[in-house]
Amino acid sequence: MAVHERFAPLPESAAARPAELEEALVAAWRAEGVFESLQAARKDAPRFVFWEGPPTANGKPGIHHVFARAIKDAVCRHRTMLGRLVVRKAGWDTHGLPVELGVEKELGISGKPQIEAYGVARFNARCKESVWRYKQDWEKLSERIGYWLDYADPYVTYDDSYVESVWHLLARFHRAGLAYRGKKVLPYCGRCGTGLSSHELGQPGAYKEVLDPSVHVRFKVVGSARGESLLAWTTTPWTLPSNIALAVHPQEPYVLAKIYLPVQKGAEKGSAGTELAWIAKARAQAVLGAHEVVEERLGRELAGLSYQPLFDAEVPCVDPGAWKPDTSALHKVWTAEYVTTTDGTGIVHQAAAYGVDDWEVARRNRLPVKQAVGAEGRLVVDVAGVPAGTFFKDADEALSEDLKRRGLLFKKAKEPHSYPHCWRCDTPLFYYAAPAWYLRTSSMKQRMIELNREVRWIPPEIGSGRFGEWLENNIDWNISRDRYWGTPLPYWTCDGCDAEESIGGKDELVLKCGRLPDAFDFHKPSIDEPTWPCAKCGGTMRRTKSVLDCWFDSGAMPYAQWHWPFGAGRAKAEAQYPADFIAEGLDQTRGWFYTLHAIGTFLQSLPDAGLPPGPPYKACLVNGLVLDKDGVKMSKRLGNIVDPWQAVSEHGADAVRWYLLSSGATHLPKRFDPAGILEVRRKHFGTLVNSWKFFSDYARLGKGFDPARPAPIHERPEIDRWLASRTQSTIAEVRARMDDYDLAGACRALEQFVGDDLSNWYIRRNRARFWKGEWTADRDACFHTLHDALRAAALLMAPLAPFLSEAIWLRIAPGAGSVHAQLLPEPRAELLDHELEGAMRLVVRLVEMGRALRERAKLGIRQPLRAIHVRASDARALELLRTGFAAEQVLGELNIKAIGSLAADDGAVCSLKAKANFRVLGKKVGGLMKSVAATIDALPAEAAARLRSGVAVPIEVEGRTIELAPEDVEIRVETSGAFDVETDGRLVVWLDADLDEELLGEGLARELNSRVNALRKESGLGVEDRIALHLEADGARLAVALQRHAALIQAETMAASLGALASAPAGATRCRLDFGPEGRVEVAFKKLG
RNA sequence: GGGGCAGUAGCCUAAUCUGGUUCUUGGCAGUCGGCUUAUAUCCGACGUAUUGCGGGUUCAAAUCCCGUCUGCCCUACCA
Repeated sequence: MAVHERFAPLPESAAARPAELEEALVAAWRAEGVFESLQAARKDAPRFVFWEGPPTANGKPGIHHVFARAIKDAVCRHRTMLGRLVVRKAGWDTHGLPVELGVEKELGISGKPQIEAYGVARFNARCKESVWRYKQDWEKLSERIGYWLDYADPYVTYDDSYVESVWHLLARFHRAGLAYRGKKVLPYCGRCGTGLSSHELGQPGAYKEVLDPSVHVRFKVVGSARGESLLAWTTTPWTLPSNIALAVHPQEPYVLAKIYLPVQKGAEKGSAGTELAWIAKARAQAVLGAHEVVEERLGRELAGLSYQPLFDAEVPCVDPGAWKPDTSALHKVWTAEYVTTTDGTGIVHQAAAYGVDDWEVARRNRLPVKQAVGAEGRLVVDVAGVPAGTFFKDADEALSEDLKRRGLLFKKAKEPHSYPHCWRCDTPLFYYAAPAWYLRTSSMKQRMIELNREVRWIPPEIGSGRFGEWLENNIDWNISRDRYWGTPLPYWTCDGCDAEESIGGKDELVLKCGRLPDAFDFHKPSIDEPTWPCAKCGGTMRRTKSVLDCWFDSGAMPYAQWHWPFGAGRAKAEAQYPADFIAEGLDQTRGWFYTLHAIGTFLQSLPDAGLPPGPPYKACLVNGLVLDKDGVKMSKRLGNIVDPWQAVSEHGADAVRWYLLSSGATHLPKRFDPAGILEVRRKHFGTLVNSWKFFSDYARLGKGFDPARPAPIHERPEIDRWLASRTQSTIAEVRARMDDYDLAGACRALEQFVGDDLSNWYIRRNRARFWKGEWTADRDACFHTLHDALRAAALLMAPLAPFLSEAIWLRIAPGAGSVHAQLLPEPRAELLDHELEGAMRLVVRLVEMGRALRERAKLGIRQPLRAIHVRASDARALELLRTGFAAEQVLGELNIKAIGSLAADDGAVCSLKAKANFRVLGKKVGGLMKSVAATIDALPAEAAARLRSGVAVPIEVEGRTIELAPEDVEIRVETSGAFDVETDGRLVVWLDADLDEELLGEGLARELNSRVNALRKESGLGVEDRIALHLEADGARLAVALQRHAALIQAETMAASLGALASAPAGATRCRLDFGPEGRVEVAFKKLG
């Protein structure tokens, strides 16, 4: 890596325009092949296996991709810095409907007929090409945000080798008996001749308000002496010829009511006689009006009743595939939980071919499936005088007429409701059972659930909740899509006898059909050409027309990315299996996370697959969606999309990454607020940049400093040993959090270390040591201490903020290579000092209280005070505060001359008060809690003191004596108000606020220093510039102060000389400072040299 | 329709699993003050919350239970 002068300053723009520094690093990393050589160096190291989920490159990357990539990058970099080889192979998801739709739009065509007319070969060629439209965007953005990925050798799901591996997997499923042909009920467009995905159904305008028939129909019960019928309701009369059953709710009450049969127009109601009909009790009033109930039964008691079909047409049955139909189950009443009584009659007509719920009822009860309307949306047989070929919507009227003539139509009306239409051609859709291939994943359900228990989910509730429940309700996986651009299913079927064969690779295909043409391609249409004679019947084996669900493609990546199990791919895949870690968005739970899990679980069961036991991935970190700053989902329509490029170029990738990783819980929806990034930049990165500036400025001046020769730790002052200890604790904490995938926790620990400890305490308190006087051991010590802290910060931050950490690292260890190639330091136990850290926490508390006291007393920090008094209720705290270190820190920070007194709290200054500890006492006294608490509240201070010293105290409550143990109460300290006291409950602090002339004078001198220094700065003087200072006081006390503290003033203002105003040279900066009631000081100074 | 997650000040957020008294934590933005020639931060003081709403369990509910409303996510789409 680029070699800088040791301790070189960061570029001026590092804080204001971080993008400049980052872009330079991106270029340097690329030019020097840092990632590649790091990977080469780790070649033989133990692996940490990471799998990259493939994005589709036919859309631009968004800010949520930056989020997921920041997570993945941070974890991978961390593991690399632990010495592991982390293979980071890029991948592209290239198949699927969204790609096809994009191309259709581009070509200005729509629907399958038009694609066929355009030519499938040309169409697929366009698809293949279109996938790479945004490849550059992805690669550039990834590089820019520091997401290291091997883009030179990505896996691409349309590659022949990838497809061949997928074929192998699909053939294994088939040969294991886990792939079968069935039907799937899906929304279908008769005109386009294709099923629509739910995604297409979600297109705007798909659902339209239409007026549909609403008919009540009577189904006559077979073998009823009383002439009963079942009253059913439907809005799709065209499905009635395909009726196979009626469904009732098992727990719902139904009534047998007397109804008047329909009459011809003009005839008197009831003249056609009456009949008995079943209807849900809850619907009887609404449907029948006034009626007479003959009998009442629960739904499940109706189950099994047989009825006469409405039409006698010979309606063809289709093979459902998923079950063997039982014809004796036909035309009976079955129960189904989904039946409601909010509308209709509570008796639902079942046409399995045209409804998903109906299909489910048929599957459970092994019903045959009748299908009177075919794929084109037209009747396939003559029904009741309606000729075959009639469009389904047009059959409604004619069929209703027929039923009316035969007296089976009880009621007819038109009802408005929303109905789906094809978003391309506006044709009303119908639900249709289309042929499909399934994987019998439900047979592996138990195994999948067991393996899922071994997955470390972050957060855990995704694994047990969303994902676990999805597995519990697992249904077979429909893997076929009636489209063009996808992995072709490697399943051939015989057009004569229905035999099936699966093909697990190119060689197998060649064996079957002889030589393949030179220009052969593993996609449609050329893949549909090879055929061969059926071994059983001599018919022709042809490939199933469909292509594969592209989710299978992505779930196959652990194997297919290496061309497993062919050739060298076998070993490569085994070396990268299982994954130690994957991470994607929550929306992948039922997508990639599931498909990986399902395919992996299946392969486990194959003895010859050679894969180790256990789940395919061991840890899965899930991130939530990224919303806009108001919590609204980002969408083009609302125009609230955050452009990742804009955010990154404005704030820098480090700040964007840090913001995304550190704010809120990873898995919850995240609001993306630019103000938050700005805060991260200012507080964290700004502070770090400034800390480096401070260190580098002085380290380059301090010629005596050599980081290779550290000052022995025990010879350094306590404040240094404290920061050294904090450095080590931070190393330990950040490592532990990163190991545990708690990226936000690691960020927090680093923010605290850099912002609070390193910068705002250590540097601030020790500034003078860095520049004052000769090169001494003490001066050497502070450089080493700060150097080591900054070095650790750079290393620890590297996985999270790869740029700034690199920039600092290259200046702290020139020639050592990239920070990302380093090993993370181990915490050094010999530098840890818990006592010192504890003492410092107490110091901080005391200082805070001291400042509060000063505030109230209106005593600015520049006014020295005589003494501070401390009482501590905890012996351990007292001991820590007695160290010279603690005293020195408190006094220095608060500008106080001495510790006036430091003693155990005797309750004399503040009164002790006991408060009930509800958590403990509640269990003991239960219902008496309220009175017990009141009694404790009223306890005298003397009793509280006894309790605090560990003695039990009996109390009387409602006639009962209760022995109060020390752990039953909390002792608090309350201020009495005699003089101003501050307490946090454990420490009591007050100030000696008496000021004498001496203190007042010093205060004035310090005030003057501050004002003069402000003037120096205003007039553009540098820190090291020396001045000639001339002063004249107007005010007695001021005059004395100037005289007495002349040396201090000279030292603090870098004044080489101090003289009277009268002797000020020409051209000196002059100013009159107002000290209120104390008077004024005339100042003149001039830069020397 | 089914399943899940969430609702705490003007805004964000902790505490919710495992109930406790912590007059609800921290931050942002606001006002006032302090420290500091590292100008990036930092420190102190000052509001505003019947913890979405309504019930219940309990000595005790932000927390557990029931209902309800709102938002989001996933999934399905109804005779």
